[in-house]
Parts: sequence; C-alpha cells; structure tokens
Amino acid sequence: MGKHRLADLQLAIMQVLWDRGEATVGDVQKELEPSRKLAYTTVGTMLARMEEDGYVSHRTNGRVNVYQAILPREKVSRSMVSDLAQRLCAGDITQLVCHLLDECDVSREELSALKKLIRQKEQELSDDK
Amino acid sequence: MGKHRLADLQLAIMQVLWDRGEATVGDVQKELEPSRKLAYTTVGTMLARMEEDGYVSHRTNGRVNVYQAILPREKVSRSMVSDLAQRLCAGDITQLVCHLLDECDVSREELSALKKLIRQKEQELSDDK
DNA sequence: GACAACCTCCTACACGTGTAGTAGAAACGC
DNA sequence: GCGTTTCTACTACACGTGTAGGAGGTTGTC
Repeated sequence: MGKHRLADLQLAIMQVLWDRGEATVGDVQKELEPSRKLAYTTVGTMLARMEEDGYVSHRTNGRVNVYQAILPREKVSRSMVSDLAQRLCAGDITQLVCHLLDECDVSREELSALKKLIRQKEQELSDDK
Repeated sequence: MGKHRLADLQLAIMQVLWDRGEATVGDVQKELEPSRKLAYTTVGTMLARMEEDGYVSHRTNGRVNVYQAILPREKVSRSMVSDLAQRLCAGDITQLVCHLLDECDVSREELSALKKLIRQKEQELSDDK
C-alpha cells in the first residue's frame, strides 16, 4: 500500500496519460488547455520531474519524447481515496460516502448503481469467509 | 462552494479542534503525539498561520492562547471529498465509492449502513422533485 | 542554405508546508 | 528575589509544487 499522493497538476497530467496510453508534451498541454493555460515548457518540466519520481517513463520518437504512465490508475485512485478517508474521518467510510452524497448531487441512476455495488460487496464477503 | 483544501498537518490540527471545541497549543501537541512527534513550537507556528488564513481564531486565557476552529468540519469534509471526486474521476461518484470499497475492507455493518444511506437519499430525491 | 518552428534540457523563482530554534515575557517554586 | 519552566512571537530553512524563460539542437520550408 504505497502512498501515492499526487499533487494537483501531476494528477491532471496522469489522467491524460492514462486516458491516452501515451502522450507527448504537446498532447498533454493541448488536452489540459481548456481548464489550465500552461506554457509548453511548464508541462515539459512537470513530466521530467514526474519521470524522476518514477511516475512516468518516456521513449524517444525522433526528437520527440513520448510519455507513458508507470503508476497504474487504479492504484493511485484507491490509495488517494483511502488516504483521504483516513485523514478526514479516521477511515469511517460511511461518513465519507455521506459527505459525497450530500455535496455532489447524485442522480437516481447513480444511486441504483451504488446499491448494486454494495450488494456485490456483500456477496464477496459471504463468499470469502 | 469555497475550496477548502487543507494541507495534511492543518487537517490533523483541525480535527483536534473540532473534536474538542477548543484547545491550546499544548493540547493539540499532546493529542497529535502518538502519530506525529512535533515540537511544541511547530504546532504553535501552524496554529498562527492557520489563524492568518482564517481557519481558526483564538482567545487569550491568562497568557495562554486557546484556539477554536472557524471552518465547520462538515464544510471542509464535503468540499475535500467532492474535490477529490472531481480530480480523480471527473465527479463519477460510483467509481469513487467503488475504489473506496475495494481498498479499505468494509464490514458487513458498514455495508448495511451504506444501504440505508442510499435509501435515504432516494427518498430525498422523491420528496424534492 | 537561411530562417522559422519546434523540441528538450537546464535554470530560476515564488509560494505553501513541515519543521523547529531563539528571544523575551510571565508565572511558578522555594 | 532568582532560577526554572512555560508561553507566545518572530525568524529560518529545506523541500515540493506551479510556473515559465532561455540556450541550443533538429527539422521543415522556400
């Protein structure tokens, strides 16, 4: 259970990589453009740092660096969610979901999906033990 | 919907204040002791900064400062959870809960509680509309 | 072949955070 | 009354993050 606590921009960049599989600096910059106006070099700097930290790797295609995520999305998501649960309500998941449901307004469909999810989990519990 | 993104230590300190209502620097330090060994002054510095930022306020009791949270716990919790939901899975709550259930191992009781919560939400949806 | 476009790499800098030392005042112990 | 403790306030510093500029190389265009 490594703690993968990615910073804001880092996470945003990872999202792009996860979505695309691979991406160049330009790709990332363009994809982030709508929400954040960043200089080309800013994205480049970030990717370089993230490579140092072992979050991404790159291969060279001609003179262009093509980056790829190393950390799996699932791992990061899970780790960040459970980390927040810890810090926010001492791991009390019920409370966390409660906040979630209160803050974002959930649709009826999402509620159904959630119910299904819980039923699944209950099933798993029965099977394991 | 102000963004209240508290840093790690700040959040930990807020927890103490929320739990106790009021606390001195010493109180906070002692309470944090088990998990983090911090110098007395470290906690003091943090509280001072948090006061500047408007997260907490203090009254003076003799020569001792007694601090109190200004931000309400609920507001911060909700804002941080929904913030993460945004950044992590574009607000897809179902997915977030999914990660949560996968990572932390939930008990049967928690699952029941969750189901109840969802039923409640469904009720609310019916009422409002 | 010269100029513009484009890319990487290195450097820089401000700001927040975590961490704590020191100075100076107040209070306590005897 | 004087040393010891105990607070607060101020200062300091390293590290991560967000942000970007400049140098220098490659490529594509006319």
